[in-house]
Amino acid sequence: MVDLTNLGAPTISQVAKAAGVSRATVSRAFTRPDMLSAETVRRVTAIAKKIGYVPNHTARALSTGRHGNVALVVPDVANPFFPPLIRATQVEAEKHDFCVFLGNSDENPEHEEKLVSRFSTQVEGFILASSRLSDARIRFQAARRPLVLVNRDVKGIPRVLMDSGAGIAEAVDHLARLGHKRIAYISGPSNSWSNAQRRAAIQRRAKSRALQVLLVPAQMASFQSGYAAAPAILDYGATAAVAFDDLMAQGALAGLAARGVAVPGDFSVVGCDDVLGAITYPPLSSVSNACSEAGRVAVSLLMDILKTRVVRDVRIILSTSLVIRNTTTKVASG
Amino acid sequence: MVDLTNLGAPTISQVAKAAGVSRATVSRAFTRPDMLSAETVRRVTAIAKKIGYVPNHTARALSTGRHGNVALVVPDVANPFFPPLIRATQVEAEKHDFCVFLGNSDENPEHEEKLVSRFSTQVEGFILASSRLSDARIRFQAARRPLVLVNRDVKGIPRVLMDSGAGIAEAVDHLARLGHKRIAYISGPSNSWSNAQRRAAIQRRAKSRALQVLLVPAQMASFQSGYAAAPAILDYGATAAVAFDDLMAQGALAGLAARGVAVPGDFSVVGCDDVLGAITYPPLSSVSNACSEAGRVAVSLLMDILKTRVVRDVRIILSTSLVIRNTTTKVASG
DNA sequence: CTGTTAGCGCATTCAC
DNA sequence: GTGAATGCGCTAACAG
Repeated sequence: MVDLTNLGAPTISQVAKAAGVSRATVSRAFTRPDMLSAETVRRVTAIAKKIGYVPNHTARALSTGRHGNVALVVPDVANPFFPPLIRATQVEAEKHDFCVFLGNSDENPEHEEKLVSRFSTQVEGFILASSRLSDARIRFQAARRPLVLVNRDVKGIPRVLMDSGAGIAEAVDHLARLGHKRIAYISGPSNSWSNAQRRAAIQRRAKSRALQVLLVPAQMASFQSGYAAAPAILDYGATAAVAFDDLMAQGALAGLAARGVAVPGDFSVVGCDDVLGAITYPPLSSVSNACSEAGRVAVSLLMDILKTRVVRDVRIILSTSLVIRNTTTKVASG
Repeated sequence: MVDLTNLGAPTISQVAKAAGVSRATVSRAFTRPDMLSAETVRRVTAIAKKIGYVPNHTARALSTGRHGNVALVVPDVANPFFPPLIRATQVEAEKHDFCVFLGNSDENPEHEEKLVSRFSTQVEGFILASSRLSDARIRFQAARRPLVLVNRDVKGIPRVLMDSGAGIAEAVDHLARLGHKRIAYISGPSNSWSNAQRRAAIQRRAKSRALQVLLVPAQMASFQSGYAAAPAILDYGATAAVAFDDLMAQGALAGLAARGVAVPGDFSVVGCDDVLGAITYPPLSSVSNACSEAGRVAVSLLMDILKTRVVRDVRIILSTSLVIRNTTTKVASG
């Protein structure tokens, strides 16, 4: 049973007194050491350290308007797609000496906007990953605070997009070469930009390679949805499937196995995002994305806006490619 | 190309002027409406809404010392163990109208402490999950700010522990019943509390059931480490293995398969944490944990400290149990 | 180079 | 019930 009454951290004034200088000097020792004599800086910081003084971020923020925080909002932390992005954002932000608030919108637009409002007074900018907000709401928020989008394409708002197109096309080519004639696309969330893009890419390429493609709809990007897609795919007579993401691909793998279909023996599966590929057996062929890079780029875009105070209509495309592992082989003869 | 010069949000003064009241009244309308006449509150809030006024979190924090933020630090966001914990923390914090900072320590004690210092001036409390800090450093930090531990047992610091013991014992019993005589434990990080606890539980139970157990060391809890453990396990002549976590179990699965050992045909595998079990094929038997609950409990513990200003030596144990799926069967006869 | 003076936006004593 | 004053801890002109 410990008393917590004395939680007051040492302030700038205490350091100033102990060092026999003014508070401004202490402040400068931490923010503009170049304005002080080396000796003064040394002495002040030494005393600060001894006392255990740490600049108070809140006070600094109130005074400068800069909090040194950014907010990252994702639809679902638990979706394996996001952790690498979260981590990269975190690491990159730290390089710029920024902290990151994390928000989980639960795929819910209202909730997402509530989070944004809640964060807005304590961050200098936002990164919205796979935002579920409407274009209008995104524009509205972007007018209030610097805002960068990941995997969401709104004109005028800085955005970094992972172009699955290239990787998807590769995947279709790969399947065509292996002799597959009928393939399926296991869709992701209908309001997802990535899904629209992937679906379009697969249809386009399938057409040019004269492949038949079945579109299997799904509500959510979950293992369950992938599992549930198996029957429709088999009924259609497809011999290969591309899933919206690795999670669904895993689900499909399980759904197929449950119906006695061997992968890659009888059927080929390709995932997307390449977040699970290396940790499953058999290792999943997948269209790699650039999640970490997206996080890094998004942060630097944001930092750039913060620095220049100007937001440009940038649209950065990160390319993808197919990673061939063991879930894709030649179509079973017969 | 948009100019961002006018980012200044409306302040309490503007509302006061527009409403023809003092700033104190506006402040009260938001924090202590009971002190004002209903009519005044109505009028002030109406005007505030019209102007688009939102109380400035930073200024409020500086004035009151309460920021309404908590920090959550985990060793590795990408480890599937943590996302459910992160999400639960987030959700629970939100219920109390708190925002959460997320920190990723990269399993590095120095980095972890750096994060803590960096956050310390803008949060009211910390939740450290699977902290890599020394007991001494944890105590030091806990003396400065309210601090709750998850899966780390330091006397005097409020902590919530997932007792894998019960589930591990179940797993050993289960394997013993299936006829296994020699089993292996694929260790996790040596400085992990959970690992120590799991290893101890398995040794204890194995002894009482007269099973031989091989301890396979590992540096990190990764797929690779699990994969690399396979040869040693096979050489030892074990017919089953329990892994420190699901990720390593997956790795072991792959490592075994690569050497032509079928699971569950020739060998049984049990994971821990049950985060991957339902999304793999074959579905992994695993010792379930209570990550989400841990997150919830940790937050409420923290809120309790914040409210009462008193920290008690609480030690909450969350139990676990074995979830039997398809990677465990009778020992191959012969 | 360093000290002095003024706020940043808000909550909170006191008075009235 | 409401207003006037004060300070949270710090940075940013402005002097010297």
